[in-house]
Amino acid sequence: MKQELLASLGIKVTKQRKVIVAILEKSKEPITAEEIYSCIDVQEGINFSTVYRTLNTLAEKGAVTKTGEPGGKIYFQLKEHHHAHELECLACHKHIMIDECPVESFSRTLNKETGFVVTEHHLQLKGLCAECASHSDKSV
Amino acid sequence: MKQELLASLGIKVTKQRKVIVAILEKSKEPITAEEIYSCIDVQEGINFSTVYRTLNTLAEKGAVTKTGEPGGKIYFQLKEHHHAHELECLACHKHIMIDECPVESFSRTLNKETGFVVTEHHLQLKGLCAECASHSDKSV
DNA sequence: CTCTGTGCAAACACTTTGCACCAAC
DNA sequence: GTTGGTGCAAAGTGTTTGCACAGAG
Repeated sequence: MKQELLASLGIKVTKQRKVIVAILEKSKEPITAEEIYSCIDVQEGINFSTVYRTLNTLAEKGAVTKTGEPGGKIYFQLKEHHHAHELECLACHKHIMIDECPVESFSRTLNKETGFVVTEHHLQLKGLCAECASHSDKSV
Repeated sequence: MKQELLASLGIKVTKQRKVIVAILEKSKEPITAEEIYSCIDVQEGINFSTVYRTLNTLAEKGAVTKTGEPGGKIYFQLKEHHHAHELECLACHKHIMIDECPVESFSRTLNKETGFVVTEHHLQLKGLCAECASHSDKSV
């Protein structure tokens, strides 16, 4: 258990947060607030709002990522379960790492719709970084 | 204008649907139901429910795709504005084309968060197609 | 004429928030 | 002791739905 995660984020380490982080750690795939809630309901009696608030706090601190289909429930997962992708700026050729991945949520949808199981993917993103984009905008 | 789209889907061609499709055609990027509604509000007086119902009907018929961030508003766009990606089955080596793209919605989020503008991307998806996946499941 | 689509308003599901109390630092 | 976190219940937000009427086929 790395409950130190909470401390390292500079937020208070409460019983509730420990429980929620523990559940996130156990779940190797994204889960909804509801699922988390139903895991604790019985044993600990943590409030639904607390679940949401904790998840949002963790997301703000960058420890958790949200995924999900448009209009549907939000799925949460610890970022450690993520892999990284790279952005390449076509103007300054800077490379930027991002640890969010759009394919995970997409794969879930795809599986529901088609039955296809995505086991690996490769994603290349190219474009303009914030600075280069603003330059080219203003120069017009 | 390809209002024949409506007829080709086997649904009734109403004034409201024409207007909505026309707006979707005009908008080269995904828009929300709200945005569509505000486009028509003045001129035609179409109901919000009709907008949603039409969009969902179009989505069911496969003429429109939904995208959007988890927990956020749903963005709609005509599929013609999409490009395709390919699924490759690692077992039977079948290739399957899909015309949805998870990167579009992701790019929007990314831009909001980091300012990076994605202008091109390349996505490879590999895994198991529905049949191969079910075989490998059942064989265990 | 029939049946699908529409308007309206009310219901929904999921998520967020205000306030008073409580516990971590 | 201070400040941030929690529980509770109530309010949001975006989307969906039931019903009676209207318009497309």
